[in-house]
Amino acid sequence: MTIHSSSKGGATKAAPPANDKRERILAAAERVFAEHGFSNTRVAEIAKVANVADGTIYLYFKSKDDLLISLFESRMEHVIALLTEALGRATDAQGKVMAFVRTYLQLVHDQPTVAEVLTIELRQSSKFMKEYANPRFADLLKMVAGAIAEGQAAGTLDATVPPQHAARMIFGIIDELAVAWLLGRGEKFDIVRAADWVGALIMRGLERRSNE
Amino acid sequence: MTIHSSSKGGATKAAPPANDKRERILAAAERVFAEHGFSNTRVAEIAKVANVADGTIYLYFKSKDDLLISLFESRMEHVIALLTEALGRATDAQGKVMAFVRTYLQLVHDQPTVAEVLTIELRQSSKFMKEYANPRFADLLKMVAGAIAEGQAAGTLDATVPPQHAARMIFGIIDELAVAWLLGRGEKFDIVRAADWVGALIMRGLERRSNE
Amino acid sequence: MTIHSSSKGGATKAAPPANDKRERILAAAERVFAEHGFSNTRVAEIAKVANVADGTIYLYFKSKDDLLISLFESRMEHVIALLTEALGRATDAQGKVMAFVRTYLQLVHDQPTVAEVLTIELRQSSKFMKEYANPRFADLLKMVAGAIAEGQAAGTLDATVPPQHAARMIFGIIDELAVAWLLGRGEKFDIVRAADWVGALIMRGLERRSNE
Amino acid sequence: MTIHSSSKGGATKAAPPANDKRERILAAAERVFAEHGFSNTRVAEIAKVANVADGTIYLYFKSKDDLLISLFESRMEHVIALLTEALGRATDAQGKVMAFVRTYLQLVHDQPTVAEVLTIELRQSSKFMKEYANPRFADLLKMVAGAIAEGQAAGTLDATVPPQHAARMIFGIIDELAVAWLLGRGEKFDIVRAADWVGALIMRGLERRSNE
DNA sequence: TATGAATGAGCGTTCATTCAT
DNA sequence: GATGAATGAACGCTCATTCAT
Repeated sequence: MTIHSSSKGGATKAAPPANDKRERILAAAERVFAEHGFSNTRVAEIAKVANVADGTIYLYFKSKDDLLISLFESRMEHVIALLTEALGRATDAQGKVMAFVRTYLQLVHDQPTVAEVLTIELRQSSKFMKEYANPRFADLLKMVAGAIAEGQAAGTLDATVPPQHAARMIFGIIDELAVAWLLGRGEKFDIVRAADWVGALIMRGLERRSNE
Repeated sequence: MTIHSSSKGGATKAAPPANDKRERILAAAERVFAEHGFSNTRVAEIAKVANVADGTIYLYFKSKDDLLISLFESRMEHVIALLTEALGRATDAQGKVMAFVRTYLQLVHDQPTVAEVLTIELRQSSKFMKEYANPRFADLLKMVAGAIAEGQAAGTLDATVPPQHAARMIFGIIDELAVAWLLGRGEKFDIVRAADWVGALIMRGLERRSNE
Repeated sequence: MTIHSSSKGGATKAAPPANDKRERILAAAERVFAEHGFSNTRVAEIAKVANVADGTIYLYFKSKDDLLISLFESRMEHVIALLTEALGRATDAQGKVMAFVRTYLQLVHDQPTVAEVLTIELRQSSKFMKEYANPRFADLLKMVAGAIAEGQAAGTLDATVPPQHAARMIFGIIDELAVAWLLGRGEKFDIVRAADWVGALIMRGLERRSNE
Repeated sequence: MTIHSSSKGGATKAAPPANDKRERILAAAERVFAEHGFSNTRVAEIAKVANVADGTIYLYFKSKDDLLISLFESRMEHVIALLTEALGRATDAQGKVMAFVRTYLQLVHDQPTVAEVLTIELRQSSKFMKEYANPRFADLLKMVAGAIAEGQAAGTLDATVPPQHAARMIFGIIDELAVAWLLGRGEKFDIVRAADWVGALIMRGLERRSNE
């Protein structure tokens, strides 16, 4: 399975659509932020990569910060859509949690630049992290927490850990795996298969069962 | 239990504190980085807080980046010492893993500025993240991985997940909890007690056992 | 008495107002320059106020500077016409000088935006002040200087001061009054009546006559 | 008579005093503003002329605007001191007014760059003109208005024109003469002798006395 | 003619780092 | 060692002007 960047579906092959420039700038920003990090990125370089004049960026975005936030919005929207869809296909709580894990890791694998921006570079704008990003990340967490709460209510999942904190911990796991994989440039391990490790850890735990 | 900042402990009095300035600068940097973040911190402000001239900082550190790295080294040394000691007191593998988790979270609780710098602000220096930090974090991971490997060898821990990856995942959990707690300014939950959640999750798993 | 903006009076009707746009742009420029000053005015804002596209302005004017100069020309033409007419109605030299003063101050009163542009904002374009404006202002001065020279020749005016310098000084007086009145938003004094002060000052002088 | 720039009187010939740089920057700003006007002057050029790094300017002045205002303050202080002294030496109201006129015009003659900045370039910063300059210019006007009021009270000066407006008109005269002289690069007439014209105009008036 | 999206040169300001004292 | 005034490269953003449609 592979997750495609898609978007803009079957556009009429004709003229470059209205938001051609805007999307080109976002794509350039994604690439350059991923490579150099937010604060080491010059607006001028994004413009160059997007094949656009410096000033043009300011026709579509209010500031460099706004560009970062817009990029986040744009990519996150896609991520959330994918995850929502994946959870929707699962039938029980456990399946939903694992669907989240698998889809997320698959996405990191398929779109490493997006992942790099979302998991690493965005954190370089503290303003962003502290004032803006949380609500969006919160949405992700709620998806997982919701599934866990469901499972706990249905009695299929252990209720020791409050759902939202369990979700947070699970997110910590996959985020850490993503960072490790990205910083290791994908050479250290197979992040898609890592989903199985996550499954083993969070579902059955590390402790050995005598009767297993 | 509380972890003390200690260090400097029973220094032989008199001793001309040659490193007085150096430590003052590190302490100032810790405080200011934690408050404003790395890239929003001006070297001049660190100097002011340290009660030292701007230029003096460059007598002890090669650059702003070097100051960050030195701060990391200094604080990490302490963290590693504490963790090593804690693991030493544990008798079995499971105990060691939990000792790591508990001690780490306790440390976040007791020294939030240190934790903030180590878990959040350091990541704003991509140079740091990508080129430097890993080896040190790797030491932390090895401590946990070692304990897990031990347990797996002894047959007390499940061997599904390779030790180093299990360690990484566990670190992800506590790191995420730390970030959440720090960004929530400690008001959202009790991070010391969160160790129990971690224990429940990683030892027994989320899945409910019929015979439990 | 009131001076009307008029101009362009009974244009042959029908005539496709080719210069509709041009005049709209000039009017917009007058208004915006008067409000924000020349260098704080964006061409884009003039376009907006004129209800015209940015680029359209460049179909009628070579540059922002040219727009300013054209505005000056256009308004000055009107001012000169009014003053010429007023001087024409006067019979003697003294009457002409006073007609100039009264008409000028009345004009400031009736068309403050025009006055603001002519007396204040134009001075923000040094290129304008130094390279262009003089010839036009010179025309104004010549009107007054001519009347004074006449009076001196006729023996009704004192010949101590060379006509062109006397004219300059008189212009300085009314210009200063105009500036003061405009910056004070017309609330400080009655600029129309100020003509009497000017009359008193330049005709009889400050010094008290024993037999007056 | 000549007015000297003086200041800093008999400084010990030793080391360049503390405010060496600040004064050098002000002098450079005076020169460059006079030559190109405020908004056409680049901060970098002032720095170059002052033989100072760009950033140094910001050690002494908060912004380019602040530099302009500081320059105004600095030069105006001197101007006011000179005028105050001159008025002090006069014995009667008429003498004071004429002392003001003569000293002011002499100053324009002796320090044309200062005059150019004060009378022409400062007006290019509308913020300056509208929000700041008035109070200072008001001080100048008050000096003259005070003298006139005195004379009116003593019965030696005609009381037709309210003192503050008479002062304004007189200021308009000398300001206009200054501008004309400066823009004409001093080649058109002798501005020092122009004081006599002013005297003739404002004291005795233009009108011819039969018994003169 | 008219449009307005696009351009890109230009500039004020910041701040890590240096160095004369 | 210690100082802090001085440096100057670097960069985000603006806005007059152009030009494809």
